[in-house]
Parts: sequence; C-alpha cells; structure tokens
Amino acid sequence: MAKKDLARDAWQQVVMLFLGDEQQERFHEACARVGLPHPGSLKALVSLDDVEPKSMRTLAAEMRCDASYITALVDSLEKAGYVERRVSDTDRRVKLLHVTTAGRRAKQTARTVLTTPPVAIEKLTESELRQLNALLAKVRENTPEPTRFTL
Amino acid sequence: MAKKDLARDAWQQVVMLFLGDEQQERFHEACARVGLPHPGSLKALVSLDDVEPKSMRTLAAEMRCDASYITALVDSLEKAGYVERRVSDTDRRVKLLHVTTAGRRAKQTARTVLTTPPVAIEKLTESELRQLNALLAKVRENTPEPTRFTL
DNA sequence: TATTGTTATACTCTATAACTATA
DNA sequence: TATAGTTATAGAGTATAACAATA
Repeated sequence: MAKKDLARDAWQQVVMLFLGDEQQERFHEACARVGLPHPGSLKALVSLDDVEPKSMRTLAAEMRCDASYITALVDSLEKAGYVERRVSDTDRRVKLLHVTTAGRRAKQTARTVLTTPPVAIEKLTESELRQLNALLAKVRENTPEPTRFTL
Repeated sequence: MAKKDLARDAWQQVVMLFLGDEQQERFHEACARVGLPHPGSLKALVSLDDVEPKSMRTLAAEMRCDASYITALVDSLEKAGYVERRVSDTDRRVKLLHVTTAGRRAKQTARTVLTTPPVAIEKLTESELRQLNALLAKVRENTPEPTRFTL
C-alpha cells in the first residue's frame, strides 16, 4: 500500500475510534461533573492557562467564535467561581481572565473524565501501549501549531 | 508507568490530536462539498447503510436523538436526492430509508474529506505508519460494539 | 391501547448589529 | 477614529408535546 494510503487509513481509524467512543457524551458528562451548563463553557475553561491570564479577545480568537459569545461563556464560568475578570493594568478596555483555585480543580476533574480511555485501548498489552504512545507522541511533535488546549 | 496510565496517556493523545486537527471544521467542509445544510444531516447519511435500509426510528436510536429531528434531517437528505423514504411492506407505519446512487456518491466524497490525515501523520515513516495501523486495528477489534457508522 | 412518523412549538447555542467605555 | 467588551436581538439546531395513521 502507498504511504499516502497508510496515513489515510491510520487517520480513518482514529476518527472512527473517536466518534465510536462518543467523546461528545464525555464532554457532556464532564460538564455535569463540574457544574457547567454546556460544552462551550467547559472548552473555554480548558482553553485558559492556569497561570498566564488571557484577554477575552484572545480567547475568542483561539476558540474561533464571536466575542459576544465569549461574554456569555465567561459569565457562566464566573458564576461557577472558576474564573475572575480583572481589568488590565495597561489597557483599561481589556479584561484578563484569571483561573481560580476552584477553576483549577474543575479543570482537573474534566481532564480525568475526558481522558478516560475506551475499554478497547486498555485491552492492549503494556508493550503495545508503549509503542502506541511513542508513535502518537511523534505525531504530536510533528504538528505544526501545537494544540490550542492541553488536557 | 502503570498500564492504566499508559492507556490514559494514549487516549489523551488521541483526543488532543483529534481536537487539534479541528475535525469539526472538516465536518463542515464535507457538508459544503456534498451540499448538505449541517453536520447532523451528513452524520445521518453516513449512518445509513448503502444496501440495508433502516427505519426512521432505528436511525433515531442509533444517533441518540429525537424522532422528530430525524424527520427534519431526512427531509434535507431527501431534498438533496440522497435518500428515499419507502413505506415498509410489513408495517405501513414504518418508513424505510433507501440510499440512492447520488447518496452513495455523496458518502464517498464525505469519506474522502473526513479521512484526510493531518500533515503530522503523513510525516511518519512508512514502517511507523504500518505499526500505527496495526495497533489501531487491534484496538478497533477489541471494541465491544462496533462503531455506529463506518467511514 | 401502543407505536411510527409528522407538525407545531419552545428552548439552547451561537452569531450579527448596535452600544459604551477607553485608547 | 479604532478597539475591548457588553447588550439586544435574530438565527440555527435540537427537543418536547400533541396529533394522525396504523398496528
């Protein structure tokens, strides 16, 4: 088989695995666990850095959604006590989003739910898992722009 | 590292790869290419079998959504000429969804878009790709219920 | 009476446009 | 004048409830 087809096959299997495991339902479960209303707000929380605050605008760009929606998302995050808006010292138009301690805890909980592997993966042997990890790590190293958010 | 953690790591990498590659945008692109209004209708089309017709109810159960929404999705698929509703011979309440020739072509187009691998995967060597494929195939063999839809 | 599919309707998620405050 | 964020509003996507036809 041509190399191109091998690559396509590999990705096809990833897609099917992912859709088959219903990661979408995982996302909803994670929302329920941390008490957030919808996946958007959770994605926003996960997109924020624990120590380096981002402006609303930056977050909107990263999430590729409208700024007005970010307002709504951050409202729910603030209501849950997971982030604080603080006016920037250098530009008073800008609001910086600080993740609170509770926010960090919530992220950790979400991370645990989202990265729970499907049973099929756990059935691999230890050495197979090591191989798989090594290959996936290599793929991620090759990724041009690193993932927008880190789990 | 414990085996459990290796499995979690592997899955975490899959999740990040998948989200990083913006498979969601892929889905929208595939919709545009085959002229369907939204991901829901494309997912419905891809969930249908080319030869074995399914009832609306069955499709609703598989897609885990309300029957009334299936009505809307199938409306758009029928408008695009990709499926036909045919009343069942054995139960006249039931409508069976037949994929048309144009529908099969559309599925093939969508498949091509959705399985296009991210560049990072294409950078692996041929032997690494073979290894990755073999491991992923093994994972999919272990999957308890086979994926709802096959790309 | 129970079930399949449809219609009418309402709710949730997300975007566009108009607005306020600051630069 | 241009930019950051908010508010008001509208649109898309999805569900719930009531309904018609068939079982």
